[in-house]
Amino acid sequence: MKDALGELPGYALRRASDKMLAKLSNSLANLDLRRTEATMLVQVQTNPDITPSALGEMLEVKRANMVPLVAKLEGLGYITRIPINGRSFGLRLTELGVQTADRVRSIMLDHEQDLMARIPKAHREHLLPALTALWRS
Amino acid sequence: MKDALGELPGYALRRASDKMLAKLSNSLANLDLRRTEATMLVQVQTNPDITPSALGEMLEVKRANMVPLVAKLEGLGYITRIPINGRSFGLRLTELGVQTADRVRSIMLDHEQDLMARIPKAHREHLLPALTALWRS
DNA sequence: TATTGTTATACTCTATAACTATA
DNA sequence: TATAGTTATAGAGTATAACAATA
Repeated sequence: MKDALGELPGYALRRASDKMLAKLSNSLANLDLRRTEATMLVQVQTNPDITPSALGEMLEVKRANMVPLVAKLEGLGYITRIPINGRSFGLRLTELGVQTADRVRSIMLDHEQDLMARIPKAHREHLLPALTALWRS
Repeated sequence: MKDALGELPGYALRRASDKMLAKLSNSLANLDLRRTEATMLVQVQTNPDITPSALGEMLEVKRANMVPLVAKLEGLGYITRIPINGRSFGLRLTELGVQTADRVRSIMLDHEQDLMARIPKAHREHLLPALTALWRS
């Protein structure tokens, strides 16, 4: 059973991403959070009073799909809505939200360290620049 | 609007993968094939008489979900089923399937070249080894 | 007994269109 | 007129359980 695509960087990119993503999702399940929800907490912490629309744009999540995500995090008491004007509002972490965001950060940093540790030293420092070039080009 | 995660390799890995995947899917749409279906054609070409179960294992697609995929490719006249024994069968490309698999390969190779071209030369040769280490570790 | 193909089903994620209220 | 939030809905992709036929 021969893999016709195993040597293609693009194919390896997806396989590597899927594998690491599954690992991270598994770790975040300890906090009962999906990846996107966990990421939202961290990004709201860094960008207080960001609107759901702007946050969705950052995460490439359509604003219609942000609604249930924001509602869940609000329901859990992790974020609150701060009115900006009559039609929009900013998101801010609650005290509990800050604690949870810190736990998310810790899980994510562990994950990043584990990821880098899997890469042979000679290639390690090249990964981020290569991926960034792909992502932002 | 600050990205709290932009410098993390794991995060960049997913963003790069998503972006390249979308590009590839878009190119394959010219053949009216999804990524998984296109990949199936190439893998069947390399592994004639592979069973749906074995192929699903290779692609990490559950065998229950292989059923409609195999049915579609058979319905398009790209593959045929060769009985192996009373309960299983191997997949083989038809003449038309070979032609289509060749076009898929061509699209995928273009995609890979485009991908590599986006990466600064200094980092290029490090990408595949790094990703392979992540994927297969 | 274990495996292959299959059916049915449910859940997540994502995409689109349309509505409302406000800017 | 354009934008933010919302609702409803549809389409992928994926996961699980159960069954029949066969190894």
